[in-house]
Parts: sequence; structure tokens; C-alpha cells
Amino acid sequence: MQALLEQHIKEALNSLHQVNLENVEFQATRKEFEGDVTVVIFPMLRQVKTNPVALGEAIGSYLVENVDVVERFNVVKGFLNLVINDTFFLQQFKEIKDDAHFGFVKSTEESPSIMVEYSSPNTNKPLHLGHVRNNLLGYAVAEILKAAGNTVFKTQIINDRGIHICKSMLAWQKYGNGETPQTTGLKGDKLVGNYYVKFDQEYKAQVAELQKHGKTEDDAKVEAPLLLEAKKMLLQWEAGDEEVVSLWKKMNQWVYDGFEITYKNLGVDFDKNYYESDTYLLGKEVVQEGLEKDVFFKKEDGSVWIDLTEEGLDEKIVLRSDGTAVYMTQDIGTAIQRVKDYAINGLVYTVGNEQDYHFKVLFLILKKLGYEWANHLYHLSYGMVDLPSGKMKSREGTVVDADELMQEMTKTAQTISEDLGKLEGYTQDEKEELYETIGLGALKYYILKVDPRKRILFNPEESVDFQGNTGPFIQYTYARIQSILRKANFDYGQDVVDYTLDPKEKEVMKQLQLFPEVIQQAATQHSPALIANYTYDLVKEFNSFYQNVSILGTDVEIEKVFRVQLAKTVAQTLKNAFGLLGIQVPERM
RNA sequence: GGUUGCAUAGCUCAGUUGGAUAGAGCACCUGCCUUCUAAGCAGGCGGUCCCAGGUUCGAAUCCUGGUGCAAUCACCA
Repeated sequence: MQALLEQHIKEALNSLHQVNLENVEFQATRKEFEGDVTVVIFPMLRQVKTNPVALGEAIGSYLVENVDVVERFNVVKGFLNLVINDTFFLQQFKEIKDDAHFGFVKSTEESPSIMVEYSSPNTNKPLHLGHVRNNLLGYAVAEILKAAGNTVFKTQIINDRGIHICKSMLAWQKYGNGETPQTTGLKGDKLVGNYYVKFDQEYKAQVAELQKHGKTEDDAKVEAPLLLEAKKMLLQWEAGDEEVVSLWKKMNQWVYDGFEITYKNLGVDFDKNYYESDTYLLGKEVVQEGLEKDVFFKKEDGSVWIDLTEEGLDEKIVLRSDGTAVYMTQDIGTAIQRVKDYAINGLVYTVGNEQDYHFKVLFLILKKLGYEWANHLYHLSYGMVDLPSGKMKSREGTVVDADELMQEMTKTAQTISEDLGKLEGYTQDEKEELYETIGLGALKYYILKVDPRKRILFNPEESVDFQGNTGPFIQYTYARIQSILRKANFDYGQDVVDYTLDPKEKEVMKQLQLFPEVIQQAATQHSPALIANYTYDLVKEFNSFYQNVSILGTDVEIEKVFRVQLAKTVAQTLKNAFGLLGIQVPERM
């Protein structure tokens, strides 16, 4: 449509002023003026020396005369507002309503293939609010990339080895008395997490004790027997000590069982899991190759580094002097492995912004190693979720637990639903499912609607809203439309061609038309927030229509048909958009 | 100290090719359920777009400098 107008505007300028216009600037017409599309005249003044209002009038007249879809126009200052006729809108709408996945681009053989990494938990503690943001973002971005026409694989790398795991293991061995998830009734990840906290408590006590006996704080921290034991355990693990490895396997399995439940409740999934215990040695070979290619250099003590001073960064270590791998080594190896496994040409890492530097370096290294795909790596960096009391720390138990949070939200949804009492006829199971849909909808929307880069301050005391710009508000609109559709017991399948649009109807249609563009934008910017805010705008327009225009109450048959179609299309779009965010929509609420 | 990100109404946030009088929600105040679900709609109140310069016909948006907050700059992951 803009392309069509652009062409005619260029023609207009050519015939009026003998000027070849390079570009035409459009924007949506502001509500307070009449019109559907606005042409900004100002930029043209560079090429045509004249009064903007006069030029606008001239172009407007030309368009009305020569272009069918332009019905009228008005000029305000340098803005040419065009009124597009109803026939055009109705034609567009026909395409939207008949397309169950309007706005989605199907991926093909030639589509870019992208892997999205998210979640990537440690196996020594349960998931908390920070992971929730990570999971929601990663999942949503994966879905959005898919909808924008990419082939997408979802993955996580499970951080299942290292000193932190040994801490939980050791504490369980020492103080656990053989407790298991079965004997305690605790979720496995919770049980293991408790021992991580336990370790920290005992460790701190030992440090304090040592300090009492004259040690400095730094010495005490290094010499505490518990820490020494944990380190020893890590060495035993690396050496393949049978007892340690079997304990490790047992406790990790507990954690995986726990995670599975959390993921399921959260509604996220993965196509492939990578385990750090498998990949942590992967990068070493590559480092060797890099040494030969002089991408890396070796210091006298044997450690291997890369010099990034030319790029304005520092030197960075990629292999320890004892030959063992660091975080970076592993990430280099894992990236290469993934490209081999899936023939992908891009990777999205959903990781908090505290690791901005790490990923900057990682991407640079891969580029220097000469991998073409290194140009398509993206760090989806998001702000931390902080509590009013400050940062969340698992060790100190000051976290908002993911499972408890979801439960809390579901409970709140239940309370509100029961107060409103609109669910007569629903079975207990149906009700519970609905509470979950609404509670999680509120939580997910709350987190996803803000720009990923911004940090979120989460106050558990003030519950997440269920009114206004929230998930439930949008779900409610969907449910209301479903209610209308249940009552619309007549055939509304025919195409509406000859019809005069109500202004409210037109606004809703304009909003619907934006969806494909919003998906593409959300994909390029890796921002689910754009989808969330789009659904809100759409719902606002629809509700205004709903409250001001009767859908089923009109006597005019064609009005009824068209309005039901419009409502249905809005519902469909909402469902699809929320699907991208991993949020479900209810039939009633 | 260097680097990166953020700063918009009392609070939470939109505002992305630079455009018209900077928009929503929450909170507070009005009105609207004998008609399709009031988790809604219509309206009111509320602004030094962190500050100072610059570019431009035009700046919340771009540039420079500063202030504040956060993260980061490990042979931890």
C-alpha cells in the first residue's frame, strides 16, 4: 500500500515540479486528525523549494484524482493526511481473516538456521526468578525467530560440573543422613539446593573459627577444611573416582527431575541439551589450531592467551598454565560443536548482561579463528532481576524461587477469579487449569513486556497486576470474543465487500495490519516486548470498538457478519501473538 | 580508573528509518452493567523526556561533554 502511494507521489512530483523524488516518508496518522496514512512533506522541500502546505495540497489533489484508494485528504502544516477508502481495507481484511497464521513467515530450505541457547542452569540449586526471565526471553525469542521465517533449534548447556556441584555433594555426604527426594518429599533440585546453602553456612562457620584463632580473613577462606575437601572432590571427579562420580550422577539426576517439572510448568522446552561435562574439553583442540595459526600465543608458564588490545580490549586467557580449560575454552568448543551438529549459521545466547564482556571476547575469538558464521552470533543480553533487598543470592537463600513464584501467581489468579465468580459450570480441573493459565499469563507478560536490556525490580510484596497493561487483560479480551463466537449461531463466512466501515472498526483493522511488520521487528531486535506491546495496542482498539459498537445486537445483517469476522480475527491474532510469548489464552475467564 | 548498558508523570513502562500538542497502565477523582463477560469502557488529574552544549526547517530520539545507577575489566563459571 505504501509502495503504491510512494510510486504515485513520485509521479506527482515529477509532473508538478519535474523532480525525481528519492524517498517518501510515511507515518500512521495521529488520532486527532482525519486520515489513515500521513505523508511527511518536509523532507521534500530539499528538492522542491516551495511552501509545504501548498505542496501537500497539490500532491493530495493529484492522489485523489489518480489513485483509487485515496478518498480524501487534508493538510496540516507539513503533513498530508490521506483517507483511504473502505474497499481497500476490506480487501486487506479478507486476506487477514482467511489466514490462520497471518503475519507468520514459513521457513523454507533456504531459511537461515539459528540455534537459541537459554536457561543453562547450574545443577546445584533450583531455578529462581532470574532464570525465569532468562527462560521466558529465550523461549519467546526462539518462537519469534521461527515466526519470522527462520529454522530454529532450542538448546541449553547444563552446567553440571565444577566446584559448586561438589559443594552440594559434600554437604549432603556429611550432613545428609542419606536423605533423598523420596524420603523427604522434596523436589530434587530443592533438596540439592538446600545442601548448597548448608555448605555455605558450615563453611562460613569454619572461616570464623579460623579467624578466631588468629588467621587473617583471606587465609581462613582458603584454608577452611570444607573448601579443601570440596576441591579434593573435584579432583577426584576429574580423575573419574567411582564413588564420587556415582554420587554426582545420583544427585544430578535428582536435579534434572526437579528441573523437568519447573520447565514443564513454565512451558518451555529444548530440542537438545548440551552438558558441560561433555563439552568442557572440546575447545582445547581448537586452541591448539589457533596457536599454529598465530591467533593465540603462549606465555613462558605455558598458559595460552589472545591479544585483543588492537580491538580496545585486554589480553584474555584461553588455556591455563596447567593445560586445563577455562570458561572461554569451553564456549569456543561448544560453539563449533553446535555448528557441526546442526549446520546452523547463527547462534543466539540468552545470557545476563553481566557477561557482556565474555561474549564480546568469545565472538571476536571465533571471528579471528576464521569462522564465517561468527558474524551471526548474537548475545541476547538482558538486565538482572533485582529485589528491593538487592541482588538475589542462592548461597544465602535470598532468592525468589521459580516454582513458588508460579504457585503464588496461580493462587492470586484463583482468588480474583473466585471473587468475580464467572465460572459456573466449570469442573474443578478446568478451573485449576484456568487459574494456571491466568497466573502464568500475568507473570510472563509482566516480565516480557519490558525491554530485555532494562533491569527489573521485582517486589514480591506488591503482587503482579491483573488489570491494565497485563496478561490477564489481554486474555480477558480473548475470552470475551470467544463468548461472542459461541453465541454467533449463524453463517458469517461470506466475504464482505460492499460495506461502510465504522471508525472504530477501521482502527482495529489498521492495528491488525501491523502484525507482520511487528513480528519482523521483534525478530531483528530480539525483543518479545514489541509483541507484548503490540497485543496491548490491539486489545485497546478492540475493547473500544467492543464497548461502543454492538456486535451481535445490530439488526443489519452485514454489520453482524463483518463484526463477528473482525472479532474472530482479533482473537486469532491475539492467540498467535501470545503463542510467541509462550502465553496461553482461555476460552472463558 | 577503563569499557558497556540504563535514566521519560508519584510508581511501572511505551515511544527504533529524527516529525504534528511526548503516550499507556497503576494510584487518585467523575461517569457507564434491565443489551454481546465491568479483569472492561469514556473522561479528569499528573511532565525540567537527568543536566549543558551542538547538528537540523524540526531532537525524548543523532553528536560531544558531564551527573546518577547498574554490570564488567580473574589461570571462577
